[in-house]
Amino acid sequence: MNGQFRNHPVPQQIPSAWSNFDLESNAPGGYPGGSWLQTPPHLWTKYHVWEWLQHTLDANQLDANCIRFHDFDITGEQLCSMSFEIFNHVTGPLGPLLFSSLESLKWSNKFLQPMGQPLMVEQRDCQGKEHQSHKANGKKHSPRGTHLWEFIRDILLDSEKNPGLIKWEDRSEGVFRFLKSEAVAQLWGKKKNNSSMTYEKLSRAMRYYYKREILERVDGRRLVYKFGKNACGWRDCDR
DNA sequence: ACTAGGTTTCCTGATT
DNA sequence: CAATCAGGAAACCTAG
Repeated sequence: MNGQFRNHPVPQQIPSAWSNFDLESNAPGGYPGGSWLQTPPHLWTKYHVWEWLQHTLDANQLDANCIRFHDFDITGEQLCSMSFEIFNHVTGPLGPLLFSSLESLKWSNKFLQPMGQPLMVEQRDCQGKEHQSHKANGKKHSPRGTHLWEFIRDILLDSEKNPGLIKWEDRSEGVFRFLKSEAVAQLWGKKKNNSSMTYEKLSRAMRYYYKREILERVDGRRLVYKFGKNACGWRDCDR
């Protein structure tokens, strides 16, 4: 009973509009929302800021509860203008970590190069720590990046390309409904290179999110889910 | 080699 | 009846 029987063909019913989207998403960090790494921090949108924050917490194995995401409803420009003191004030014990992460990105040679500027810049952040220098090449870890709930969120947010796969039931409350459950499951499976993904299995993974409060239970309504307090980046104003 | 988190797979039973 | 929902258990996979 293990994954030996995985790669058998499955009827392809993925709407064509999504084929491209999905191919893109197989590129490292290339899902439709992973672009903060390719963008200098001061040009980040609010959404980029969310992504950076989430990625940094993730990379340091910190729970999203550690932070009040609401305090980061700001653009990259605003973020970059925050002083170390402000960071500490807003994020408490995580201030130093976040500040130094941002500082590293600001000074990443990836963003310093384009205009023929210094190649190697010594990394010293405002606290005298001596970080980075290793993976300044955006490669970082976990190119697999997207978790299921983010994948779902991104489909919802990309309404122009979303050919009726999932639909908002209550946009402001974060309630949504699967319209084509099996098609979404196949898309997810395609992303994970698993052609035997089904809605039955996908939904089990969704139910695990209740405990982590990434999703809230919506009972009585089939195929309906609701984003919980630990899901971020889905609100209109986050974009 | 080992570990933890995040699924994936399977299953039984309840609901719609 | 078929499709979903609920979770427990255990296998899997991958970054660290």
